[in-house]
Amino acid sequence: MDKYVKELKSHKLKITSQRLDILSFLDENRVHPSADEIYKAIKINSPALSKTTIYNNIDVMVKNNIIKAFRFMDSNELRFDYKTTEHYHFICRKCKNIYDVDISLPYLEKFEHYKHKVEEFYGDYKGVCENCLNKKKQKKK
Amino acid sequence: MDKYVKELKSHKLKITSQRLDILSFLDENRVHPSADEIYKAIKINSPALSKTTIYNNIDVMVKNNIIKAFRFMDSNELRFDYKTTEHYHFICRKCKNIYDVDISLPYLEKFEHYKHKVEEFYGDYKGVCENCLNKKKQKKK
DNA sequence: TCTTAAATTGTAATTATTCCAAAACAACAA
DNA sequence: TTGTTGTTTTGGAATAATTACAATTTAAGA
Ligand SMILES: [Mn+2]
Ligand SMILES: [Mn+2]
Ligand SMILES: [Zn+2]
Ligand SMILES: [Zn+2]
Repeated sequence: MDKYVKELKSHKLKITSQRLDILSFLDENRVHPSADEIYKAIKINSPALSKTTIYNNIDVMVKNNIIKAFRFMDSNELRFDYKTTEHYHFICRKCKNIYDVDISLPYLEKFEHYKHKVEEFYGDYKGVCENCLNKKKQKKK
Repeated sequence: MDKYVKELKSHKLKITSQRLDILSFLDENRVHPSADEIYKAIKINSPALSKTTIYNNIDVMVKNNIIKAFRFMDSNELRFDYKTTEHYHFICRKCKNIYDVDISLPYLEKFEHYKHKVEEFYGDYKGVCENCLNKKKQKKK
């Protein structure tokens, strides 16, 4: 059985082509797309698709922890991620690519001397990516 | 000379009552308000105020590093901070209060083995604050 | 196959923010 | 102190992202 079908069933969500499309798009295109980008990409092969369906499903999938939502400090649109395990993001201010950052930091322990109960941490980095740095170097030559 | 006047002058920005109002509001109300909250608060005593003025000035002040802008992972509105030195935020999911987190974490060093050049880091915490935790305890009694 | 609750759709509404052009104003110089 | 000029303010309109809603369709179990 298809892994997306399995995933949806395990959360007692109905199997619809729209949901399968969203999941496979996110899985196969790890670019952290926005709702609109997901919509446009899927609509090509399924012209009847409604944007509300994208929002509805994104919503229910985030709530069921099937996908992850995040946004950057200065961006006004939510982005989505097939990868739900703990990781952070690095965005390049030149090419705008978003890279996964797979480091685990001692956020929660460091926070201990505060009396609040920490449940979630969110973090992201900004800078210039390796590719863009190299391009710059080559130009200088 | 007033400290807000001095601050604006040091960035060669014109002194206007709107700018002084925004600065003193942010300085005296460290609640990390949104643009709309700033607008509503100042409008009480200056009814002619336009929301565009708030956005314009917020913008120019952020660019001049006089104030800081940030947003939470799940919130759709930008929030503003009079405090511009490095710090992070903790938001309580019960009372929605936003607390400053004054710890310095080794974000940049840890990131070194990536080849990207990190210029900025943004992070926030979510959980239940001390006050809300105590309220819960008292109820149980 | 029948039933029904859940999902999808299109449109309208809302929210946050940006754009724009006219009027008002702060700062500097005469 | 007044005049000039470039900046700021204003209100209204435009845009972008998201949410609300009601009618229609559909997945899945009996
Ligand atoms: Mn990711
Ligand atoms: Mn703060
Ligand atoms: Zn890049
Ligand atoms: Zn609280």
